[in-house]
Amino acid sequence: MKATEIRNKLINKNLKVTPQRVAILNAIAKLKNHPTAENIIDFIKKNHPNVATATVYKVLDVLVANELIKKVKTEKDVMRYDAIIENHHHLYCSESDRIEDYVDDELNKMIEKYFSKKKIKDFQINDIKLQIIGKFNK
Amino acid sequence: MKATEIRNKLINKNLKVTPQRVAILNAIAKLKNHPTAENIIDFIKKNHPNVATATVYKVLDVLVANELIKKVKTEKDVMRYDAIIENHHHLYCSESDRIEDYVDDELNKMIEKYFSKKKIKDFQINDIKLQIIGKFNK
DNA sequence: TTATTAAAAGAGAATGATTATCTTTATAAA
DNA sequence: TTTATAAAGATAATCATTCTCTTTTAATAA
Repeated sequence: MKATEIRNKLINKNLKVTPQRVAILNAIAKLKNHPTAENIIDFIKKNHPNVATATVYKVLDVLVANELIKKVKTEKDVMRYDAIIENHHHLYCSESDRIEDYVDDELNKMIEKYFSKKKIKDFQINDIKLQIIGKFNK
Repeated sequence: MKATEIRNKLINKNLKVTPQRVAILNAIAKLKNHPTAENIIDFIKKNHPNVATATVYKVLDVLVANELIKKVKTEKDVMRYDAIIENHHHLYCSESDRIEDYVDDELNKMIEKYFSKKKIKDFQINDIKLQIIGKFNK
């Protein structure tokens, strides 16, 4: 992801462009497998040794609040972050910590169609995410 | 849930039947809305004031490991527990902490059928859970 | 370009959920 | 009833995350 692209993302959300925010957005884009805050902190500190841990958490919160990244729910007790904002699902490995994105428009359409007919009592749906649990072959 | 029913669940898993385990399984069954460990601890301590906090965590781990209950993660960073083990999905409220189970066999069949035809590359599916995010009307 | 100001970052302590450790107790089987 | 072993109790430790307070910086306008 280009620096200007990242800058524009921040500007579009009326967020101040700071080196820390740019570095963190960059880190999340580079780090695969939905990094934890710790992964991001480690990565950042390689090139920016004097970035405070609390800053990373604060920036992550801001980015989530502004929908530039997402928090991912897992069974484990640490939060993980996802660079991709477009609608997608997750593949979870039951044997490792690996998480991958899964994009499937046909599936989305099928589910959307299903719930356009079948309403859930007393509940309005905004979004549906699939947690697909299984095993990677490689 | 009857005491003998709970006892049998434990015995079937080759787990020792202890008053603490019975009480905790009972608590999770009684407490609605997917209690946190703290909710369970509070509930337990009303009737069993001398149960240690660590014991509750240990028992919860054992129950999860033996698939008598499930761990659920939310946007917040505390784990929550679910008494129901049969296949179901979750309704998350985007405005509150409310979580409800959603059981829908027709949906399960549709998804199963879909993925029996459409394979995910390099991935074997074991289970699929839907996170249905939205708002409760009441 | 510089001054201004609100927002952001830095630093490190505090918090709080969860885990670990070690001792005591209780369950299940002989 | 005894015994072996797993579980519970008690409390300290851990560690991810948040808080507080101070300093710095980005964005705006003179």
